[in-house]
Amino acid sequence: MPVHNADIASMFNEIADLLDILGENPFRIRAYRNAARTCQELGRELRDMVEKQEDLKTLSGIGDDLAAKIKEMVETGTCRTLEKLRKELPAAITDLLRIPGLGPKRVKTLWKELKIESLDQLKEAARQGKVRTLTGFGEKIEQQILNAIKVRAETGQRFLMAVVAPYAETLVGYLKNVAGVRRVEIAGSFRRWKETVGDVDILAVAEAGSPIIDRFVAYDEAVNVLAKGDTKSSIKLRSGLQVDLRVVDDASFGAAMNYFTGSKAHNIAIRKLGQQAGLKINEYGVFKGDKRIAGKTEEKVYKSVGLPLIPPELREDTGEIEAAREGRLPKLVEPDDIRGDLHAHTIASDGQQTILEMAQAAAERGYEYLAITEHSRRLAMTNGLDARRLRKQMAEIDKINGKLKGLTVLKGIEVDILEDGSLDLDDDVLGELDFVIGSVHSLFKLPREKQTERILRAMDRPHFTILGHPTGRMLLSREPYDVDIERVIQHARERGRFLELNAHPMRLDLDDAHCRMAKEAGVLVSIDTDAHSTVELANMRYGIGQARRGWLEKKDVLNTRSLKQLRPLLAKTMK
DNA sequence: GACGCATACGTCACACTATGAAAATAGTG
Repeated sequence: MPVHNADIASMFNEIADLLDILGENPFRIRAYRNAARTCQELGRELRDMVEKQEDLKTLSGIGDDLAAKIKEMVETGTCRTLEKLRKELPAAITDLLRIPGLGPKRVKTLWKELKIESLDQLKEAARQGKVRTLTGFGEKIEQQILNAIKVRAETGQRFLMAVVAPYAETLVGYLKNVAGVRRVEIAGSFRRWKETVGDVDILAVAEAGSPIIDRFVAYDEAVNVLAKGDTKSSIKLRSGLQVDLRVVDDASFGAAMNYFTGSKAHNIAIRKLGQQAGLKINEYGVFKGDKRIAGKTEEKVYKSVGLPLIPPELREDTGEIEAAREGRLPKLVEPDDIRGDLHAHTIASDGQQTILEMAQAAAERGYEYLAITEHSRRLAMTNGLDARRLRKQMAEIDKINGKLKGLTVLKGIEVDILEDGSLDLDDDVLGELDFVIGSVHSLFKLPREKQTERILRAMDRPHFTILGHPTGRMLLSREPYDVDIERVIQHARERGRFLELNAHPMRLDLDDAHCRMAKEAGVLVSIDTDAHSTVELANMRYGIGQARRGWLEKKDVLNTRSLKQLRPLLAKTMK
């Protein structure tokens, strides 16, 4: 089994959890958590770095010891430190940490005092009323534990951004109608356009005496009130989604937005800058001694530490602060920059509308072009096209283009990349198209080397324009296939090919880190919806969000080009 | 455990609130 970065990150996190329960040096624990984060967010595979004997110590938070552990994990799938800890502590004890209300201290108490080593044992002890007798515990926590075990299926759940959006936006509308409420905004990872969201953070400004908190916990979708204070409250919706509300003064709004938007790592970095300048930054403002010198707007908060406003999508502490300081923040791509969509299906394969209907919907969005890119024959379940049907569709598109004003329908295909890297349709028919998307839809389990070679060979074909959904992942349900994305990006650059950022909310593939890699390599990214209906053309906004998280600017995106600029770019890939 | 420098050792990622306990602990961006 190849070891992925996520596996290494999870082993480091497990080590940190176990050390935490043992009450070890907090800085040592933090070192492991930092390393986990570094591994998780790295755009490339650690095992490649090990294989190529690259220096792991160049990675932030990785020194001699952790570099050796990474190497050990890559080679053996585990490491001795972790195995030793696993022997020292019960196997399932880290499960206890997932129960809200239980942290390392209480877990240690449960384990030492009551010999509790698993959720089942915990449940039994709580039922018998033994838990309440321990110091640091009481009846409330005991009850909380029992509830949490009952509903634990839904704890820690993440939701697709696109699933959360309607819930969050409806709730915001509800809160805006509460008496005395002046302002309601969504912050958190939602505002940063993360592809999945764990909870929703809402920020409000309300006049004194406004019943906003009472109305919030009385929301009819709320099935559980997790916390209710004067300024802060949390509820759980029927969907399992947790929503946190924080009520602040107008004078603190910018500081609160900054705090509530995160990310945590970004906040810490900003607060540290404040500290160095003799300032204290919290969610109420920026303070010099007791005096608030900023807080009403985010601009002022950033200005207080000598920075311009940093767009929420970049706030991950992955270089945006340095970029801001040096005046080289990217001018991120905007929805209005998009001139067309290069990936869409119709009823000819597995889409729901006709070419004309899709074209009209695209025109209504203000697009200059829309490409029709059906599946090819191999994908039989989608009624994929063979050469004869594809030629028939080309003729149909010619006819429609004769009638349409303002929008051009481009002729494309989403052709399957076969196991050996050949394409599912012959070169002669592909050559008649405006451009070709090649996608992997089968054999996701090929070993990395084979999968990578397969894709590189496909890109070598004479007619190949865009690599569709390059890693094949499905958020929350399917892992990406094992592919050397660095080599793919490099090959795209050498061959003059483009990469897709598939905007479907379940894909968002390329991800943010890969977008940055493509940008750095000078490979243009095409943000496409892969729409199977007119409604899905609106998914473009999720693609834009992801592209912005990936630092992409207008110039980095293929379909910000006008049709006139686009045609020669496509034509170059079709020789 | 990493990092930076004093190459041995001190410092290291902030700042705050709710909860439910009776002083801490957990959880939040």
